[in-house]
Amino acid sequence: MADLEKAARKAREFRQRERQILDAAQELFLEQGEDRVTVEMIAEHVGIGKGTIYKHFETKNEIYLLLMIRYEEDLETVFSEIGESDDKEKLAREYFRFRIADPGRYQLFDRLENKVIKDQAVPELVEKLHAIRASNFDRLRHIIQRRIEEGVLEDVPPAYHICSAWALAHGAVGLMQSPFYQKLIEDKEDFLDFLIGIGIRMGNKGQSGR
Amino acid sequence: MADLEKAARKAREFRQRERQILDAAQELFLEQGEDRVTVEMIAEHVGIGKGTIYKHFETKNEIYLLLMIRYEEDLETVFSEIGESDDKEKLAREYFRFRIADPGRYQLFDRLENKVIKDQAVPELVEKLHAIRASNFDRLRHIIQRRIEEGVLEDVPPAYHICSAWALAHGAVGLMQSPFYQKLIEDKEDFLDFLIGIGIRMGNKGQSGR
Amino acid sequence: MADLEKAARKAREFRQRERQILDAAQELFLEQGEDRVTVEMIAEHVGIGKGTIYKHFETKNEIYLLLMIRYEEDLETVFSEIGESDDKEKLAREYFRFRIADPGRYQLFDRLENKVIKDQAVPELVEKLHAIRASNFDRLRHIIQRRIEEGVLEDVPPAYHICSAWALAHGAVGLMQSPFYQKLIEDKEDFLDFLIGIGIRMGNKGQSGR
Amino acid sequence: MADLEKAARKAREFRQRERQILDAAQELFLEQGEDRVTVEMIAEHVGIGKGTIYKHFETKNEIYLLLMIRYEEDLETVFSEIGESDDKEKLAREYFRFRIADPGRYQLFDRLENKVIKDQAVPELVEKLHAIRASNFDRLRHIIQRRIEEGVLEDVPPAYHICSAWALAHGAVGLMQSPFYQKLIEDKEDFLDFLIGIGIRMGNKGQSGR
DNA sequence: TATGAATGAGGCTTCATTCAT
DNA sequence: AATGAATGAAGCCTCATTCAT
Repeated sequence: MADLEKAARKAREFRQRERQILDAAQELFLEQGEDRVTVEMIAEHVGIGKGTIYKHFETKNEIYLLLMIRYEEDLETVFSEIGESDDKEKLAREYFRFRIADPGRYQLFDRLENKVIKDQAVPELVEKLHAIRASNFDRLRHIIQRRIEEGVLEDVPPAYHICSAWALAHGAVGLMQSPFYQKLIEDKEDFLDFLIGIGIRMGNKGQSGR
Repeated sequence: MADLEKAARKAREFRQRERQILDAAQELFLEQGEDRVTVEMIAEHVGIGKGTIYKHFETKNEIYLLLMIRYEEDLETVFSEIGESDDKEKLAREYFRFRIADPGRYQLFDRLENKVIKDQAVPELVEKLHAIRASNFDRLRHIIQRRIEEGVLEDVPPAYHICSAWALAHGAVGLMQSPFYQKLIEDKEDFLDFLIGIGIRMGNKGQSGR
Repeated sequence: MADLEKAARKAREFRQRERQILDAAQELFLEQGEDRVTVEMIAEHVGIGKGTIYKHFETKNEIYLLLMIRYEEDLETVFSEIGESDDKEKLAREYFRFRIADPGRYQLFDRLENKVIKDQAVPELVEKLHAIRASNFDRLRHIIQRRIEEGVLEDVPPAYHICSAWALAHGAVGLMQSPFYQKLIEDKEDFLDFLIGIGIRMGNKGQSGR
Repeated sequence: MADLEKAARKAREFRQRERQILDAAQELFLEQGEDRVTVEMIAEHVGIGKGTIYKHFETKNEIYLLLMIRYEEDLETVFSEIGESDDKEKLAREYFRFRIADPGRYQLFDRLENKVIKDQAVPELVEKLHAIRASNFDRLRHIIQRRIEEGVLEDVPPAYHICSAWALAHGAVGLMQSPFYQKLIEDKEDFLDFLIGIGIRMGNKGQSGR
């Protein structure tokens, strides 16, 4: 029936507009910082009215969270593409690549998470975000666990390996975004290779003197 | 003459009041986040009028910057206490300790720096901050350079070593502050040992396969 | 012909939908207050689209007025059921009963009338409302007039008797709705008896010292 | 000392400005209805900036409540001026006079109370309002109790007498404010006499057939 | 006729900064 | 120098109403 078709199209368009809004929001947040971007600016950037945004999202905080969840889901995709069969080195490499690929985006979401948690805003979505992250984490833990059993990695709780990698990636991003530290490094690619090298080896057996 | 004395006392009191304001501001920023702290709250916390704050500082941004500079100077003290004679291990250890000691403070200033740079606020003070940091950096570079020449550290640009350490410390702080990752680690002290171990060894010669 | 039938059915359904909307609106207004109830909420409660409501009513104010008219017509029914033959006591009793039976509803419409008059909204309907009320009033006046001539009621303009009763009923409703005054009365039924007693006697001959 | 004087003057001016704001607010609320009056309009009417209002009151709701409390305190004054020595007739008369004197004001606060209670706004002030009212009520109860003991008033709980008077006054105000009912009464003063007459006698012994 | 996405005026509130005393 | 009342720009959000399908 034509009605069904029409309804389906409407629903599709609705979801597409949602994406448009989120895209515009992310773009502006990255460009100008979330505090300088008003809901009205997002609307203008999409070419819609301010009120329309509130048909899709309850609050500005919800927009923050939906963007954060999108990012976390992108990371999920990265992990699922690697699969359990792959070696730890590739995993680490891909992980760093993903984090560092768009450091502004990474830092935006890091900032937003702190803000959103401080505001205790939209707790359901925060929970959802953490659920995705927990699932990602679990997948990683299994892989790490296996490498430990194979004697490749040092035998500490798997979380240690994961958290170290997280920390190094987090730090690398901070570096990429810091105008001060950027000036100090001439060949960015070379340095990142150096850093990723550390990241890949850092928990390997035999590296530690413990 | 009594007048001179009086003037000196006044000047001293003025500087002391300045410190009081900065202390109060930092305390409140740490507690509640800089966005939730108004200039009025700072004044109340010191027990002075709001207008008085503007006798000492031109804008709220200036307060941010002065606090950041204080932090950077504290780090300077750490480095100068170690001195050039000391070994790299102690240096790395102290550096990590300083950064991780008060992760909230570290992150506050990291956040403020991004904000202040985005606002292009008080450029003279931003410059001063970066000057101190550059001097700290230089001191480090000399130490690192010597270790490279001694064959202890891998022969890459010294900035690589410094930036890696910065990144790991930065990441460690992010970890400490993230409620999500905190839940994953049971023995925090043990993990930090593990991480600092990585930090100390990370650029040592023979570790890399390059 | 089938077409005629169909048209008739359609018309019937249309009128029924109108009633559904009004019922839903009244229910929600009573529950939550008219300011907290949006047109969208009414539509949802009926299970139709928001736009459909605007096929039936031009504005939210029109809904207000139609509900008010319905209430006034209900009162008309009460009066017409009593008829002119009945005694004044029963009339007063029934009148009070009607007003007090659903104090929330009474107050809702009282509030709405003030609002709608202040807005000078839908003047035709306001006029209609007042026409019904005038007709009710007229009927009452005849009854009262007769009682005055019979020497039962004090010989003042009939409007005095009617307005006094209106005032007491209005006040009784205010009392019923006031959380403060409600706490002061333990046996609500007993008090209402007391009050209705006053209402019934209040204009009787021989009560006044005038 | 001049400083003390100055401080006292400042404080006085501050309180005066507070009164100015409340006066302006009440005037506008009465003229246009509280919903059509914005905080900005109040500020303009006083000749100050919008923000200044928020130096004196936390929210618009607080303004509502402060006005209500003022009204309740005015009533308190009426009662305290009558004193316990006076007869019930004068008390009732003064009470009605106060209520009816400015029916718009009375109704405004009646409306505001419902609104404020529905919003559960500024509960401390609601409590304060109710405390004043309770104290007023208590004073009345003592007077009424004595009249009952003297055999002047019918022996029902004192609250019955008070609430009846409240209801009649409330109703009288409703009448005064209703354009519909106003048209029905030619000689307003005469009618009010009639109504007050009812109010004064209404609980007297021997009036009831109970 | 029914729909619901889109609109945008308008309200409340916050707070860094100014300035007269 | 110290004060704190005053300011007003700016932001978030609501919702009655419109209109294209």
